[in-house]
Amino acid sequence: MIKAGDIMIERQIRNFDLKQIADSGQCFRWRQIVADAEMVIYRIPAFGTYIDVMQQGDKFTFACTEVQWENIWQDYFDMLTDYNAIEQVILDSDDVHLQEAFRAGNGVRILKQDIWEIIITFMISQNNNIKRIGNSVDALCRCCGRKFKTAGDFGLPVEEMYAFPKPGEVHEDVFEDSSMGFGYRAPYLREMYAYTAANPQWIVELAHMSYDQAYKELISHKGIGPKVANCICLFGLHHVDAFPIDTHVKQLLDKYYADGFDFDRYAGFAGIIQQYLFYYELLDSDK
DNA sequence: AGTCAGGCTATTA
DNA sequence: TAATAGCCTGAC
Repeated sequence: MIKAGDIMIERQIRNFDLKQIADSGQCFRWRQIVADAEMVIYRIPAFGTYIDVMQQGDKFTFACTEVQWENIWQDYFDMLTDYNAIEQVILDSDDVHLQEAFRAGNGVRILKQDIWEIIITFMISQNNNIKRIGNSVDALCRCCGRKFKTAGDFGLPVEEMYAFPKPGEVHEDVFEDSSMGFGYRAPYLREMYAYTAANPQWIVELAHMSYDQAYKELISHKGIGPKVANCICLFGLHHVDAFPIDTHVKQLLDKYYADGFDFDRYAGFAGIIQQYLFYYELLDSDK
């Protein structure tokens, strides 16, 4: 399947699983394009481009060059965070439910996604379901995103893809188009696109702020409340101490941590713990 | 058919 | 400050 001469990065990686990350609710554009008993390939759009990744157990093949790996993708997949150390904290704790969640979803990681895409995507996510969020994000990209073609990695057929639309790339009337499925969020999105097109530096400044500063800045914008701001901090700014509490996390905290959740024990990386719990809760609710 | 979704804004008291 | 009505709409 892999053609001789293709440029690939091969790695053996613990605590990393493509399907688990795809199902962990932090990314809405990953697509499984091949799957059989022993391997999967995901097509992953990000930063106006994409990467194809093949997984066989704990062996991964990334369809990119060494330079691309070091400059873009190893950071995107959060390879520089020590998940083995987090695993050790979980195993050493007396939190049986968390240990169960980790056993089921130890391959979940907090991606370092593009901040702009995360801001818009999680504004769309409020009071919304995962299916509808994906539909809206796809519609937005297809409508306004720059079109490009895949390179035929792994011998796969070439196809067209769409980048996530940057500020200035979306026309006003898109926010009047009900086929986008934005619903009542459309005015919030329009305002965010207009503001950022006029003030692009605010995103740069946001990226340099502390968690507390960034949180306060984010909730000052219409359409961003506490939960969405925490998601943006966690998934877009990699403030891994951010702990978004949505309806599912609220339910699981009530169910399994009625006496209170020990945030202090996980200070500095509570958001990663939240993600294990969230993933496991959604896995459970599917059955 | 009704409920709910990875909540937020605006309005009340 | 705290509580809550109302909101687009598709998926189940």
